[in-house]
Amino acid sequence: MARTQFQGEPPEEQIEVCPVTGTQNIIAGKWKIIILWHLGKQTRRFGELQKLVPGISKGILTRQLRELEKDQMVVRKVYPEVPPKVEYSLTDVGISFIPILESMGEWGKKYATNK
Amino acid sequence: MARTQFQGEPPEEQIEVCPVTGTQNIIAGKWKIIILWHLGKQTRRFGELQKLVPGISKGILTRQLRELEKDQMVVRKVYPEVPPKVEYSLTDVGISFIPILESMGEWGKKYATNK
DNA sequence: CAGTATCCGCACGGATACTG
DNA sequence: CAGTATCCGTGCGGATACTG
Repeated sequence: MARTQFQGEPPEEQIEVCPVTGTQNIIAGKWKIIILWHLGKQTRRFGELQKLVPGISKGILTRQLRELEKDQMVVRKVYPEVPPKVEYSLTDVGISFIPILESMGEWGKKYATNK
Repeated sequence: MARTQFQGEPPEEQIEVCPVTGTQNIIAGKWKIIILWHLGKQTRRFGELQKLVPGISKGILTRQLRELEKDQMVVRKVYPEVPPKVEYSLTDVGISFIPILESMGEWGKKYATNK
């Protein structure tokens, strides 16, 4: 079957999905990058995180952390003691994201006129 | 007034708002960073953007662009001709964000297992 | 071509109460 | 202490129709 026409656009200009899409899917969520930024500084307990993040509730914090876990960004370590103690830290993948978090912080301080 | 007690937490451990918050506010929005990434590559017309971004509708694309304008990330240039032609490009602030977009792209290609 | 104007639906954030 | 369980409200994305 010979193509009868061949004009118009060239081979479609590579409609490859732009590579930030995957990143977008992971850092979407109102508190994700803020949580990641704090965990990039140091391992934190659940309660610490809740204090560090402005007005987030336990429920939401839990959900965001679970999603970050699913996306391999965060590890949750439970210490089997009472009262319970749980520590969150970055995975290797999460750690590899730290430079971006740093850049976002620097950039934010300069340009994001916190409205 | 002498403080009578002095124990417990030290001077509150600097509860400064973490600096990524401002960035978060700007790049929140399902398509923002994808749009920015494309505009980081080159100036684009409205219709081009719509083709470059997967399944976004005109309405949403317009809204996201208007918000990015308000946040000083994007400039909208209207050519007074018919049919209308509008070009979007990054502002200086937007340009300063390109390295982060690049990093996010690189990182995404490596680690964001596009599910 | 590059929008606006509406309307709709739901996913997500938020609050509260309860628990191992 | 670090969660679950539940319900609620709404903001944002999405679709469709119309327009300068």
